[in-house]
Amino acid sequence: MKLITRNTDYALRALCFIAKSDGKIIPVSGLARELRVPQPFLRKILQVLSKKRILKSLKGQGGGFLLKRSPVKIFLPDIMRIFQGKLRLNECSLKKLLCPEQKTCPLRKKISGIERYVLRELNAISIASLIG
Amino acid sequence: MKLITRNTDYALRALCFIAKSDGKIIPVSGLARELRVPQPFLRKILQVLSKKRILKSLKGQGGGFLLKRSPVKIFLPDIMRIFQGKLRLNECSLKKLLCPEQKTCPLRKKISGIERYVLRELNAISIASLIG
DNA sequence: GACAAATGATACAATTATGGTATCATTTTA
DNA sequence: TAAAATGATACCATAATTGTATCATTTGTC
Ligand code: FES
Ligand code: FES
Repeated sequence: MKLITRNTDYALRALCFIAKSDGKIIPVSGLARELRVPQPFLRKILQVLSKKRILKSLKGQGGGFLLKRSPVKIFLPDIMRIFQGKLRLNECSLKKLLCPEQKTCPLRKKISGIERYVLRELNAISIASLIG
Repeated sequence: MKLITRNTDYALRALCFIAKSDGKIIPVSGLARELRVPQPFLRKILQVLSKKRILKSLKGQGGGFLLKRSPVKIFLPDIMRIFQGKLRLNECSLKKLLCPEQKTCPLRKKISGIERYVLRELNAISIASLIG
């Protein structure tokens, strides 16, 4: 029942660190040392963030990553969606059989209330708010 | 990011069905047909519920399962814990390294607020409330 | 220009969690 | 005694997660 998987977590920490570095170009090597996280894995994560336009990357010697968006505009669900797919707490496990009870199912109703709350809260968490 | 896994879901539906059957002894065979769920898997699930004192079982011909506790006293987290372990949304993925930031980590703080809310809501959901 | 240090792209591997089967033993009733 | 049920347990399959490995490309520096 993890809300946040490891790769999202690494990504968040990396983003926080980069955000705190005030525009300096951060190479994976340094970041991995800093966060004590396996470097090749972290590298893959940063490459994804780069492709998703969260980070900007600079190749070549002296290169690395920096933020492409202001930390006030990067929200937790943005990152979670990248690494964990759609943010749904509430799918019927019979969906393949087209569960006819989906609309009326009392369990779904209750959980979807929870889901709305969780998403609202997550949406309020930005990278900026984490380093504030 | 599933809140409820398949086995929990099956278990809940089984419990609801049994609860609605008003004391009748329900064999797995019938239940599996009714819920359209693989019978051996459902059987394993019911056996666990039985061992955990949620269901009572009767062996032999004409046997099956019935509730051991009133449906007003069976809550969603009871079942979730059985099949999904501890209900924590909020573990640091560095726990093995004894992340020194656990206490002060702003992400943990924010998520633990969400966690408390979710648990409170889940605790309000009983089998009775699902069949009401 | 050669070299070193970085990312891009991508394929592969390991581990864990989840979902599910199979089987044999035991109990109970008809 | 046979049939219908659960108890216990071992096993298997699939998918998701967490990584590793490698080669190609870019870029700054000597
Ligand atoms: S059982 Fe399908 S939505 Fe509740
Ligand atoms: S990084 Fe370990 S608790 Fe936040």
